[in-house]
Amino acid sequence: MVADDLAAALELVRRRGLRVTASRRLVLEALFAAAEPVSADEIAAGLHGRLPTSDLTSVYRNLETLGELGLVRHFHAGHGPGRYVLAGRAQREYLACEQCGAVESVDPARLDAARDAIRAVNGFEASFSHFPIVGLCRRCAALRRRGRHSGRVSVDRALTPPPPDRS
Amino acid sequence: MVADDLAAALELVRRRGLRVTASRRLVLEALFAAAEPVSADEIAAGLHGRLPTSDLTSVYRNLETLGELGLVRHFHAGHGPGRYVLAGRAQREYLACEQCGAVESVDPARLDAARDAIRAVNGFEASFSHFPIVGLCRRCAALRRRGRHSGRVSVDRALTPPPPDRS
DNA sequence: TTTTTTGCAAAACCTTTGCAGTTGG
DNA sequence: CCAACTGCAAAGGTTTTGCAAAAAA
Repeated sequence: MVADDLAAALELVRRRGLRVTASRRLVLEALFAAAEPVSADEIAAGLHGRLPTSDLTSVYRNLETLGELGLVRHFHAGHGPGRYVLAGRAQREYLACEQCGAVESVDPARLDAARDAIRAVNGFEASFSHFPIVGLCRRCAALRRRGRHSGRVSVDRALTPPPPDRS
Repeated sequence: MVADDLAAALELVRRRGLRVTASRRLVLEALFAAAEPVSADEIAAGLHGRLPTSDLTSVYRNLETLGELGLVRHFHAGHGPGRYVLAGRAQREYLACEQCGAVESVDPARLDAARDAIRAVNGFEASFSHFPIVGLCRRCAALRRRGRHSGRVSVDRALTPPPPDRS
């Protein structure tokens, strides 16, 4: 259900009777190239110039198709566009900072205690893979504690832009 | 910072130098009348016919103004429109079921253990008031355990419609 | 050749903005 | 009276849909 490299992914596409097209390959290339979760728009833009651009509609359609193949997953870090990642062998869960926009991913097992605590409240089975935990990352929480509200981004806007290209 | 009834809320509006208009009163009436969190659209539609309709733009603007007065809060239960509630004296945090769309609110203290567990992972300070915990409510989790995937709503669509008018 | 996929245009959905006209205090 | 507010129209950001043309197998 998972491919370790581009060739394997394309192989799986072909085996499922789907076609390997330029657009499809480009989406996969972008996902393999990206260090962190990316938006459909960033993929279409060729990852800020690193790759050829492609049509946004096709990107969305391919992301959906690849999702059905189990090659790609996506999640929603607050407001703003969805973010897509290769479905690694290991499932991930996410924590999104509403102050600085950073998204951390962790092994689901590390959140089991949190899940247990939530289940104890009312039987609710929490999942942080499609809609992350939102709050303040360690750094922003520390800054806030010291009264240095620094960037002071409103709750409603912080998560809108993908973490601004801090390359 | 909080009003217990419509009159008190309007009183506060007036004391802040803001005006009590038909549209503004209607938004507050809707919020006081609503049993659960409602969308701007539902308010504009007069709560499905129970109240006069009003202009959607004004509803959004009033919700924002009332939010600044501390009378109203809103949160985002997955996809779909934001949901607005009167800011009760007690802060609330939310759990949204991605299967059936139901949203439960709980006293933040009941989620402290979960917050502690998350903080232990990497210092992250979680907040479930603006972006809820998403997962399966007790009932949907039980159904799924028994293999009865029942409604079988895709993760990406379940939270879109507000819990369908189960009145 | 046949079925899938693309690319463009257009729409859907939620929310915000601009602006001229209305109204509350 | 005049600042605050409304209502309409229009736009903005993200995602989906329709359809004829292009391309993979």
